Amino acid sequence: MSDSQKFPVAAHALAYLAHKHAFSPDRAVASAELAASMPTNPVVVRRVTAMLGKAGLIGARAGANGGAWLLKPPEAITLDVVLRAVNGCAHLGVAPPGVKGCPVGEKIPDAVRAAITAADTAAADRLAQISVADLLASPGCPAVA
Amino acid sequence: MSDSQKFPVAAHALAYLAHKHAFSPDRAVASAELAASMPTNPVVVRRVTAMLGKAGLIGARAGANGGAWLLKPPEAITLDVVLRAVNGCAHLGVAPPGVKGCPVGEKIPDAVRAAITAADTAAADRLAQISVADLLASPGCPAVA
DNA sequence: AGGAACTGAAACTGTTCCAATTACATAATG
DNA sequence: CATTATGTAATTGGAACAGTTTCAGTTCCT
Repeated sequence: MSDSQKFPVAAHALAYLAHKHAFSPDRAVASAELAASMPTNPVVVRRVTAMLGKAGLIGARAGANGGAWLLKPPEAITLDVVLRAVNGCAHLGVAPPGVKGCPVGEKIPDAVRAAITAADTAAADRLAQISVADLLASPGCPAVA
Repeated sequence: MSDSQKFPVAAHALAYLAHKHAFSPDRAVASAELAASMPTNPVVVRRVTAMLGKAGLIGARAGANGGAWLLKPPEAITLDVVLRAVNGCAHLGVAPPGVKGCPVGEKIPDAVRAAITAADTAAADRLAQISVADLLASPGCPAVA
């Protein structure tokens, strides 16, 4: 992990569903339509929506007139939850294990790891202040400015 | 970019130099010694130290008894500067370009990009509160806790 | 002067990760 | 029952990266 596009795709898909008012199965949006608005491949979208579904953010139904819809109001879906749903994180790399026996080589990696975790947490905290509804309210939205 | 180990390697190297009190050319530490404490390859270390050198954080001298040393006190080197020096960033992915002509497909990517940038900035701000000196002062250091 | 130690840079290799594609089983609609 | 769509698996091609090797240039020591 992780130069992945999962998070942007997930955020875009959720915002698109919100814009289409897909709040119930009868307003489901097919993965092909979501993919067309990125643009990307329908299978890529389904890989992401499957994860969002497991996280309880969206529902999906197979078959004719099927597709995905939101299970929560857009204001209630914050982007840190989306990031965790797709297993993403603000990856700055993984601290090397260090050398056993060397007091410096052992303790520094722990400190570096802690610093990376702190940065990761700060990014998640910032994303927690932004909801899917905010993404639609651009431009000039104070929450994403 | 960027599942890179550059940032952890850079942070480890700087902390190691600080621990060795390598503050002048006559106390230079060879890339082989730095690499041995990670552990990793000397060339990998040199690729990173070259970037740190261009950023003005360290000096390096070739030849016998050569190596790298710090140009600034450890307390004056914050980790956000280190991250920028190695061209790293808290990458959450790149927002897809969107589809022209579709008002939704065009505006959502901008909003997603803005959200990613906000998270990136928050991570950098957090790293700015941690110095190389803090990495050595572990454990229980409030700046990295 | 000559040898040893070291950086810096380039080229190459093997691995890993990812987007995209293809294919197929399953499920729901009409 | 045909159509539409999800979900999953396998495969392909490309990009990024760590590690290695090699070489030229630099500096120290004897």
